[in-house]
Amino acid sequence: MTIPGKSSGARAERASAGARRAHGERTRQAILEAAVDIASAEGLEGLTIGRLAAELSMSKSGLFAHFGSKEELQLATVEAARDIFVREVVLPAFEAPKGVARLWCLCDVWLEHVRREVFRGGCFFAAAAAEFDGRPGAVRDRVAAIMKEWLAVLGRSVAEAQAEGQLDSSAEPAQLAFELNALEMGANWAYQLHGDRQAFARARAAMVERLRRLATEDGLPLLPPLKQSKARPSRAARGKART
Amino acid sequence: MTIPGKSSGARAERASAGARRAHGERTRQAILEAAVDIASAEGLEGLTIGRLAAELSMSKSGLFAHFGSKEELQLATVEAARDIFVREVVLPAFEAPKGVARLWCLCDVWLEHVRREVFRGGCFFAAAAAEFDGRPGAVRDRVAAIMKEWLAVLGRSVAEAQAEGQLDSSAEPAQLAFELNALEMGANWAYQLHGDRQAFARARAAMVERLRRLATEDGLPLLPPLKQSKARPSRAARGKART
DNA sequence: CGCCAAAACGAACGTTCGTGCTATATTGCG
DNA sequence: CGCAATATAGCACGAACGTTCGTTTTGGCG
Repeated sequence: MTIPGKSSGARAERASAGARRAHGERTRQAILEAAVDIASAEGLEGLTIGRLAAELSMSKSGLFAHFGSKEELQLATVEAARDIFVREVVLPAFEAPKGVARLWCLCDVWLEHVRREVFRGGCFFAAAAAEFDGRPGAVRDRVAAIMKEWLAVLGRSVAEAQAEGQLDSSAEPAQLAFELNALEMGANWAYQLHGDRQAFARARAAMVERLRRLATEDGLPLLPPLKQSKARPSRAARGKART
Repeated sequence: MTIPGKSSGARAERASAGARRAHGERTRQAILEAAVDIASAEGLEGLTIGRLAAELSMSKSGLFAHFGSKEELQLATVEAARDIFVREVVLPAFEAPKGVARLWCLCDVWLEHVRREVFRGGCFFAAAAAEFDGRPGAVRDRVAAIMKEWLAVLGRSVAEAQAEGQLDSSAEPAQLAFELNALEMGANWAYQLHGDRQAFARARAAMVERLRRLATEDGLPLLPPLKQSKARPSRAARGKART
């Protein structure tokens, strides 16, 4: 399992001076918390050191000393966002048993994390990817790697569902992962740009439709029922679902 | 048809002084051409006046006078990008007869315009939307309106295909438009971030699969054939397709 | 030709950016 | 207590940003 793991290494260097670092590490964490919030809404470039320092009522230089460069701050912010994503999306979904249940759970909880605004600006990585896909550098590489990880998690879950005999094995895992990911990002886009909450229902409907068609007899009961397609809005398909 | 229309109004003001403005309008157009190129790759905020002036070997102030403010420049750039999009995507697709043929053509030529890099940074509006979805203002509103236009064009094409009896009328046009758009943006994302050319084939496959399942007997022949799914890469499904 | 408006220019404004240097609190350890 | 390391603050820098201003170049028209 590559995704569910801690990444922000708490380096200890000297064992004796460990306790001294406690306070510094705590403020560093506080900085990153605010940084993720700002960056998710205004972009990793809009995340400015002065702005961040003002938000936390501390001096630019004091804050700056924690990172040494803007790029390092951005990288740390990306890493912090990944930690949050793992905690809020991946791990919860991994409580479901492997197979179709977990696959669906990954999709569902992903959409939920956007709707709940775990990140103020929707999907942190969709925003970061769009911002940095044009400029080479460490930040872009890291963001790309993380999104590849996510796609791999989706793909592996598809493969596991197939291995469990819950999903037709004719489907290519990477292809299905691509489609599910695209629907997720489509919902994120519609919600961020248009404030369209209906987009979540649309994405869910498309995912369920796609998955149900590939599900075997074993897998079908693990998926939510189809809405009865036509006009009637069909209230509360999954209990909490709300347009 | 709301989309296929000129938007950049060539105002004439005084008939006598018309000729004088000719040159000014030409450089304005040249500025916007470069502006679209830069903005599509580095964002509408990364589109800096100094950078743009340097690109065109002219002074900041001389360039600035054409627009009066940065926001006005951004708006003009968005409008210019829309003109290009209409010319390169919408109008070509509208040469196909209305119905499934045109709907597919819209999807196909959209993907092609990303692959051909009509805009250096892929889909101009996907980038602009991601950049501005968090900050209110005229630019955000305009970008949102244009993307709504595009979604409406897709939706209307679906409805027309249904009216022609080429597509099952049980599908909700807006839902299908959402899905097709999501797949487009997913392909754009994968190509921009990972340089993954295969993404185009993946998006195309998902679209064809989705559309074929909804197509009636009349509509089916208007769609490209399915790749023979399994392992074998099945060379050149559409002649030009290449991983 | 001279006139005059449009177009382009060059220099400067006030901010804000990221980033250095230096000094001052804070605090566990000897 | 005092030492040494760490954390934060203060200040200044050079560059780039959007913007304004006054001036100079350009080119169609009387």
